[in-house]
Amino acid sequence: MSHTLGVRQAQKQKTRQALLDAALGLLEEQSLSSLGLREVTRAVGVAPTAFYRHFRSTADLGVALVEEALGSLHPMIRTTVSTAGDSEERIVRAVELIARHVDAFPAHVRFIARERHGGVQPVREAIRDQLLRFAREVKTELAEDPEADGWSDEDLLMLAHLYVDQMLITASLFLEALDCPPGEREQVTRTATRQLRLISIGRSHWTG
Amino acid sequence: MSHTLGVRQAQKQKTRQALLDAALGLLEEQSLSSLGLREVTRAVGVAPTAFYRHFRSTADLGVALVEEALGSLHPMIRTTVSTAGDSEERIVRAVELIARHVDAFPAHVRFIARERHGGVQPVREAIRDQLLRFAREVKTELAEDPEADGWSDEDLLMLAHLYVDQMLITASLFLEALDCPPGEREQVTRTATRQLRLISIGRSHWTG
DNA sequence: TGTACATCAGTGAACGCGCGTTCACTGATGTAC
DNA sequence: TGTACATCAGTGAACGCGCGTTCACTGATGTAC
Repeated sequence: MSHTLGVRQAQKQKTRQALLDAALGLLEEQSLSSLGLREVTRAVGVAPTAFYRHFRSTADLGVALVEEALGSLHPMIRTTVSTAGDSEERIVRAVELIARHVDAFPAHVRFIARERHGGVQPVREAIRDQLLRFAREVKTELAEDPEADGWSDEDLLMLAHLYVDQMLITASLFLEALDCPPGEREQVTRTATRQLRLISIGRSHWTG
Repeated sequence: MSHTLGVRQAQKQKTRQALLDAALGLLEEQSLSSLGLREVTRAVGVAPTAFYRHFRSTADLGVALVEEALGSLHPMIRTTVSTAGDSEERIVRAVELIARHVDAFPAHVRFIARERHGGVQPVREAIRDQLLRFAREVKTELAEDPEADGWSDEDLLMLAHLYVDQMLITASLFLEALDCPPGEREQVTRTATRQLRLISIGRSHWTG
């Protein structure tokens, strides 16, 4: 006997997810600070008041979206950094992984890029916290590399932040190139690869 | 005899500037896509309909704000890149310049960071265009450096974008640190300086 | 300089509309016995 | 298994409010003679 969720809870989760999905769709063309509760419920097909059974406000929904969006990014980062191979191979693979992630979750990427500096404080904070966690993870991965010998904790974290920010910039460039001819995408790939390469060279010649 | 603006035109400019200033203030806590025309006119103390004498819409006002904000950034970038001295001196001076710019124009910096990926398309495009212009300028400055011998145009532009993006990231970190104890600011300075240093090292060992 | 007319930045009333939030409700699901 | 009661996700009416936009207007400024 499996302990599935009760019918009631399962339905509630389904509605909640529908609200999140609808909001993410509506956020393609606006910011969270202008997203209306009624817009979201209308898109889902429930009464406006149903919204309150799941979220206090659209800001609250936004924080939930941060978890969803950066949760899906989490495994990607680990794979990117800890993947085997020499420096060049790892760079190429990292850029490919970013491109594929943007293809798979464009709305999530757009949401994070938009709200990272957006007008809703709790959401900005949630994103900042998650990115800090990512940077710390990347730092841990970097520290395991023999190249990190002699690097201070501070410098490792500095480099980790550089990588995380670079990843976001690249992701948002791929996002802009989504509806462009494939040549545009390739140009983003070339530039991002070279920027990572330059950072990698700087890293290997670094003297703390 | 000087040909000053007529009284009427001068007054119109004054009102227009007041609208821009008020909007910039209101955008501290929200995004452009949720900024209301009536909010802005209320803050200035004119009738809502007066807005239309100056702008078609808040999006239109946003584009005007991009010009204002990035116009003030323009001279800073030239100074930063073309300033004399060895690499280390230039890096330290660049980070100082960024910090001072954020102190002097915090609302402008916030606006650009927020709307660069924000929900209003014409504003995003205006920012992207200006940043592309900046990158091209930085590229020109970089090309004049003897270190740029053997660099392709593409690689110079790649590096220029890296610098421009790094500048924006640093500016937005200084912005977050504005209301924090001074230790926070110093930490941003340290990290930003080291990131630029690492990029600079990568640059000097680059082999196209 | 004075006069008569044109321009036009800013006004204020009015409009229809969608917003967020409240409230008492319904009826399917869950639980205790 | 069946019954009686509790829970609670979703409903639908109602509210007051601020929104963007229209329109005819006013009166100071500008211009032609």
